[in-house]
Amino acid sequence: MARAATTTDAFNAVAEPRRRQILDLLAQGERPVNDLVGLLGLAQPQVSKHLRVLREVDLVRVRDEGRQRMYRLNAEPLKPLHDWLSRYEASWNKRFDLMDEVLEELKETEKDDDNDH
Amino acid sequence: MARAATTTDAFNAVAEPRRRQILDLLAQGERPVNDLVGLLGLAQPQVSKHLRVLREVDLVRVRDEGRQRMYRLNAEPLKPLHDWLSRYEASWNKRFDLMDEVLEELKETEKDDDNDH
DNA sequence: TTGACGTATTCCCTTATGGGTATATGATTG
DNA sequence: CAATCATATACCCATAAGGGAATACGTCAA
Repeated sequence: MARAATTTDAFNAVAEPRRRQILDLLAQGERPVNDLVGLLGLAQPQVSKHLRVLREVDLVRVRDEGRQRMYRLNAEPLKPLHDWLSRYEASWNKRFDLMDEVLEELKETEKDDDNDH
Repeated sequence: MARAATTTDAFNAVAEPRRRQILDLLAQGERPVNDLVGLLGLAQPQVSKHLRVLREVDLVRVRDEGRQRMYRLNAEPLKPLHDWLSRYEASWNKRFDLMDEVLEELKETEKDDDNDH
């Protein structure tokens, strides 16, 4: 098997920095494709392709407005990611880190004088 | 160019479900590779390969213990992801009321120095 | 209608994935 | 030393990525 498709889920879709940029821009409000093209400094086809991926995982929604297509953010699919990450939040808190170090030291000490079995 | 390497950053590393599982397991404590092999139901080489990726983005640390290698979690590289996602938290909490005002302001500011139309 | 504009799709190309399988490396025991 | 356990690496393969460039499609203006 190859790597999972970028359209598999929000995790994969958002792994691409350009797509994160797009979401960041759309967080400020609806925008047509050409706006994004200008702001991202990318060629139009690549932007459209990124938008397609985001659409497929429902991170953006489209609305036709004349010959333009207005894209807007739909952040809901990001919630699962946030939830998953929140479970690790304690790990990077200082109190936890302190404890971690203590445990590490204990382990090291143990290794030194516990060479019997 | 092809897709960014899985070892580029935590975003890419964590896009793979198996690697998320591994982190979840290691969150409960240090474990040798064979433990993970059993728990994941994966072949040993694939587990080692996933662990290599996680090591390269510093999401896990290793410690030699006899002929075993004890892997442990280092969640810190996940913090940036969590931070990025937190900016969107309001979106799925339906708490647009407060945020809307900020967004409107941003839009106005942008209109001034942006050369659209 | 024609033509310009805004956007999407297609094709080419290089690169790397992740699983499977075989084998190499390292440490421990006898 | 050899044999064995624990883990890492090397290969092969099918798949798809993301950028570049060309082109197709849909809408609006004249």
